[in-house]
Amino acid sequence: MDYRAPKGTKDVLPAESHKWQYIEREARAVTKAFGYKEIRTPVFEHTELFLRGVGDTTDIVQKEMYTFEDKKGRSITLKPEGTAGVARAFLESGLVSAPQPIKMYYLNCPVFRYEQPQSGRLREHHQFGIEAFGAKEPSVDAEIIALAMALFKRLGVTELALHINSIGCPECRPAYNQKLREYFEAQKAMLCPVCNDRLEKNPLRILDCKEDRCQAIAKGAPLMLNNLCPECETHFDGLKEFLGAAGLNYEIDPFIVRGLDYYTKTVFEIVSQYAGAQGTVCGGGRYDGLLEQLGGPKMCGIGFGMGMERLLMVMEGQGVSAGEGYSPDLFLIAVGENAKRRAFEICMELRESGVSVEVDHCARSVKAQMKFADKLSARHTAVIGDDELASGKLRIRDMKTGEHSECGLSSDEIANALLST
RNA sequence: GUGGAUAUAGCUCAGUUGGUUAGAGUGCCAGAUUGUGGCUCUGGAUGUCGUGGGUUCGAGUCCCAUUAUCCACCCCA
Repeated sequence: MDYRAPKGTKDVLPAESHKWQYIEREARAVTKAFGYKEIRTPVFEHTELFLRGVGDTTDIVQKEMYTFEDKKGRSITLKPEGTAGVARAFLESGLVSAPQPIKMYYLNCPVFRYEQPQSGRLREHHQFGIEAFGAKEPSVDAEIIALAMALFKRLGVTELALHINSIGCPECRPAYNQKLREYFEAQKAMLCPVCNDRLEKNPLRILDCKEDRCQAIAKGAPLMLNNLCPECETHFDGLKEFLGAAGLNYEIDPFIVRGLDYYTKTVFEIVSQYAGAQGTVCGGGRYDGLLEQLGGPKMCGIGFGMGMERLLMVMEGQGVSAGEGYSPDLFLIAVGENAKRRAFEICMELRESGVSVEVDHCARSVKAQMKFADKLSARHTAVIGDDELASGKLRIRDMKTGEHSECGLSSDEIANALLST
């Protein structure tokens, strides 16, 4: 085969699509309970949106975006995350002046990053995400985290760790950055080249470096958590309180930084050991500066992204059921031209009344149709041939028990017969 | 971007120190007396052995390149 799916992409095949639908159903149920409404935004946006929104010092923007020019020379980028597009739509549509907060979710949102694929990491993946704009209280932080946890619970996913941190705000972060910069400056020679670069642009990210030498130094670095301004401190205390009220256990991890520049105050990750070497199934935080950064009013926001492929991976790793596939209520087996026509008519009528019915499309023999019905796990079968056309009677076979029941040759009677078995 | 492993039927894989017509299991299709599934039996179809080059009398097997996949780093969901 010459035509293969592009590197880092995955097809969802008919045999597994029900798993996605199952997650979608549960996610919709949870968002409904929490009062979040769906928003759908384009798969591509102007590149500028991500440069400003995500931040041009981030890896995502610097080396992972799918960026191209359209026919009029506009720079277009396939979305590398979900928040920026939602923020753009929020501003553009005037939702700013609607009663706050605006609580939204997106589902199956395709996200593109030019990365080296591996377990739990693709170039196109899909996210379920939450965004809430216009609420500054820590209760909303706790609410979205609780929403994520509620979904996991509904799906039967366990063994998760919730990590939280606060990375401050424009009020306290500059002073902290200064402290941090001074600390790292003193040990500059020991840092990796990348971190030397970070030292200039965004020293906070050095804490996130996985290089041993940098980590060793980072261990002794001043923590944002110990340098929060009173407001951020209060907010973080509030978050912990509300998480407690939601009955959620958490770990404070002062080294969580997140890869997107727009985060302020609360950041969090939900981690599972079943997501390959990646771990993070859900990550998010507060981004009080984002809307302003995009030319909107000073208005706060918070959200998270959940990787659906990773979620599925975790579910499979834990052996959690992801719902059942579809199987027909009835397979109508037809022999002979007249019977085929009649079977097709009945099939269509039954379908109209909501019964799922299959007929043969491959000119198979009765036996082969029977076999095929079995392969489809049809719950019932019935043979229609000249005999049935003449007598007006149909024998419906229950494929589990092998027992037959008789009924008339009309869609209503068949539907009734199916109901009674 | 870096590193390691892998690439043979739809799928999972075997293929001996290079040697003639490339195999198994599974799946698929058909049959085992007339119009009835699951079990069993019989038969059948399918591979440019990832792609391109090289070494050789001869390459699925050795060498190089390339692409893809898997895994890990980086980073992230």
